[in-house]
Amino acid sequence: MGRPPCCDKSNVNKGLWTAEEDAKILAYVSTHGTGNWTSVPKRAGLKRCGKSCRLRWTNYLRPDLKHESFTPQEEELIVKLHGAIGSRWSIIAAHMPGRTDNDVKNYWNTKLRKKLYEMGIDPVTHKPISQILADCGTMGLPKPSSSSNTTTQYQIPNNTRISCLNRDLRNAFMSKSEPSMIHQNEIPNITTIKPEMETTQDGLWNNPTWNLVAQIQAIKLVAEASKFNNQETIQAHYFNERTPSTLFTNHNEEIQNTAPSPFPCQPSQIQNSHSFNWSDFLLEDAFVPPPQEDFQVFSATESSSNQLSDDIFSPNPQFEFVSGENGSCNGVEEMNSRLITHHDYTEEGYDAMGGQMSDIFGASSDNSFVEAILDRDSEMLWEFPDLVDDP
DNA sequence: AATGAGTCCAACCGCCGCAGG
DNA sequence: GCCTGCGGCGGTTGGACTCAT
Repeated sequence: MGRPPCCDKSNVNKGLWTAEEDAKILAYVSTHGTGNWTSVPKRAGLKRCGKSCRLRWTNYLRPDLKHESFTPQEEELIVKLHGAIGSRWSIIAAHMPGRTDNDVKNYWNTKLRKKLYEMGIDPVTHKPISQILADCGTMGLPKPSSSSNTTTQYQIPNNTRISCLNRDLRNAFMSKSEPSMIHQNEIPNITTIKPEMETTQDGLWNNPTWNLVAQIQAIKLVAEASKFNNQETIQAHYFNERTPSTLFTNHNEEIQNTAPSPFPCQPSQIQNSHSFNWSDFLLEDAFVPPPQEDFQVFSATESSSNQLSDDIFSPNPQFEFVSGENGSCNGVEEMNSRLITHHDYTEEGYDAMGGQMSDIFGASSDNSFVEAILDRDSEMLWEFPDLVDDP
């Protein structure tokens, strides 16, 4: 037995709203304000479901809504936030004054997703389609075949189903209007995809735990940032290369203040929005390991009550990380490997559920930040004297 | 001009979390 | 702790509109 209907479905109007109905809603709200939507239809003299009234108000009649087209800056923000948190439209819309979640969702579904496809980017994962196809090949689909000296072509039988795509997206993906990415070659029944994007750090993206860390970090960043309503503030937090960041909960102010943005776009790319490159939104750029001259500081908490981490991969502990560059660390690769494959310390007797990362790295167990980095062999690679002296 | 395909978006639907009783 | 009502959310759809043939 499901929940009973919220209103008498047989006695309510459905479909498009008339100007008269809109006027009644506006008159009602201007007098009584919003709230208690279930009583609105009766009190406003409308034959509508209360839910429908609320939706009409929030998505269309609210005076603070923008009704003009999305700007390139808004496009960038949507793509960037979608890359970070996925289809959490309400959160994304909250960062865009005058836009509703429905606006953003529709715009994504009808324009941006298609645009990313045309760029050779999978809008779900924000990874190059070429890489996804390559991954499919490793799962039993036809393997890539080398067709020239310079490119690799991935062949998909025409009957391969792209079941995750809706009707519009299927149309876009299979459209004949994008010869630069998809074209028929001379082989019958074969669609040849010629990737525009080179494959990326396979070792990272093929590693589910690194993806996990990246996702948790991204969601946390946006969740933290969603505390702000001012778009300029949001953009400063997301896009500035150097920002005093409250996004990171690391205890060390110095590290926070020198933390580069975890997002792929550099400020110049954002500010020169007329010349931005959609490939900037490829997510792997956001979470690749830093260059050798950089190091990363990992901290971890056991905030199992934190729904963000639970949502992603319970019961893993939640990891956060910040990057620093005021030193060098030749052990970055080893460090990443060690973090990602944290079964290596469970084998050493640590409890993967309860052990803190600081335990792993040999720092004091009651701190939630890393004071030192050890390599696989527990050799000291980097130490943070300030932190050790001043926890 | 007629028709069908494609596009877009307002609105609906079902589910979920939360608050209050 | 359970139930109920409400608001919010994300996925989906109906139909108006546009474009190509």
